[in-house]
Amino acid sequence: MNPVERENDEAARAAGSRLVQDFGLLIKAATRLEQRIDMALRKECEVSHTMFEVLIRLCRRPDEEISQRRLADDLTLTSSGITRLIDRMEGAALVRRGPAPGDRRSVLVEATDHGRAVFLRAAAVHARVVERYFVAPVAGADYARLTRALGEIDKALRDT
Amino acid sequence: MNPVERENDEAARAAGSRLVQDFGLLIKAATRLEQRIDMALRKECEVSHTMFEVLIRLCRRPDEEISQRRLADDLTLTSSGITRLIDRMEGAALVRRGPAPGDRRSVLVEATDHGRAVFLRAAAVHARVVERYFVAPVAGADYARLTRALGEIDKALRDT
DNA sequence: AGAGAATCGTTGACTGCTCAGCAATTGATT
DNA sequence: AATCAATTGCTGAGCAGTCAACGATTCTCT
Repeated sequence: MNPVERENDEAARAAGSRLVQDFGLLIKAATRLEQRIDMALRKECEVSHTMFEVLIRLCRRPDEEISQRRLADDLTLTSSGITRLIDRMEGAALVRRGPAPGDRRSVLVEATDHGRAVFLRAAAVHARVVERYFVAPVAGADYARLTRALGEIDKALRDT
Repeated sequence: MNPVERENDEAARAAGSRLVQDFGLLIKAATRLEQRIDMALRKECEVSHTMFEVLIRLCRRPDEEISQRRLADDLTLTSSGITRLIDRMEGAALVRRGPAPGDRRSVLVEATDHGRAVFLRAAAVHARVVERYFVAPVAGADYARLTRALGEIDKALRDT
């Protein structure tokens, strides 16, 4: 076997490895799942999945003050990404910007009444899709382990 | 409680629900993981994660004929997305386009020697990151269950 | 108190994708 | 065999994000 044949062989082995397959599965499943949710939300509620994630945080505790910085960190977006996202959401009257008492650099974001109403409808759609493609396919006993494993992964990623 | 207060309350409950949290975790973990891999690959090998996914498929069985269509389906991209991705990869000499014997609409893609060499280096980086943030955080017994669960989710998504 | 470093949000230029529409080729129906 | 439908890849326009640079504000240190 000449050098390039050996390299091809090595490459084929690497490409077929267990780890590569498994990891690909995680990414693919998550991507497809998100596309599914996104399509459903856009079609039925005229919000993107990203906007929905913002609304979750704004509706969870209506009294809590949430800055753009906080949202950016939560959604793993850059600050400029958040600026533009909130621009669009403000344009759609889902959300309102306001000054942060005690720090004039910061901008606070809160849901409008309309935003909360949309969120409520969107949450129903979300629940339906998640139930069908995330909860149902996983056997009951495995569900708890799955979320625990994901929590561990997330923790490892945050810690470093 | 007036109607808008009740709505706020309902929204808060929906936003804090178990399902919403769990699902958010899946998406977030997958997103962060992919960003991690992508950064490492770009920095150390000058390929994006998406390009790496293409190379996996081209190197797995070097004799197998792989069309752009096939790649698009595999990576859940549109045909135009693949066109542009392969454009860039061809520009970087990672990949070569060729005619498909037996169907003149179709375009076959194959890895160049350089593409395979890059893939080999990239696979090492990939393995390192995956090991650290995907395998290690999940207790041994749970790993098998995790990938099985992901397989089920992926299956449910493909079937409909 | 004042200077320098750090943080927050915004903007311009870019990237990597999607969507809609296209031409070329192939498949199906009659 | 002729037509109509479906598939394949490509292109222009648009969208949602990034990165780099900036001004405004706040924090830190002496």
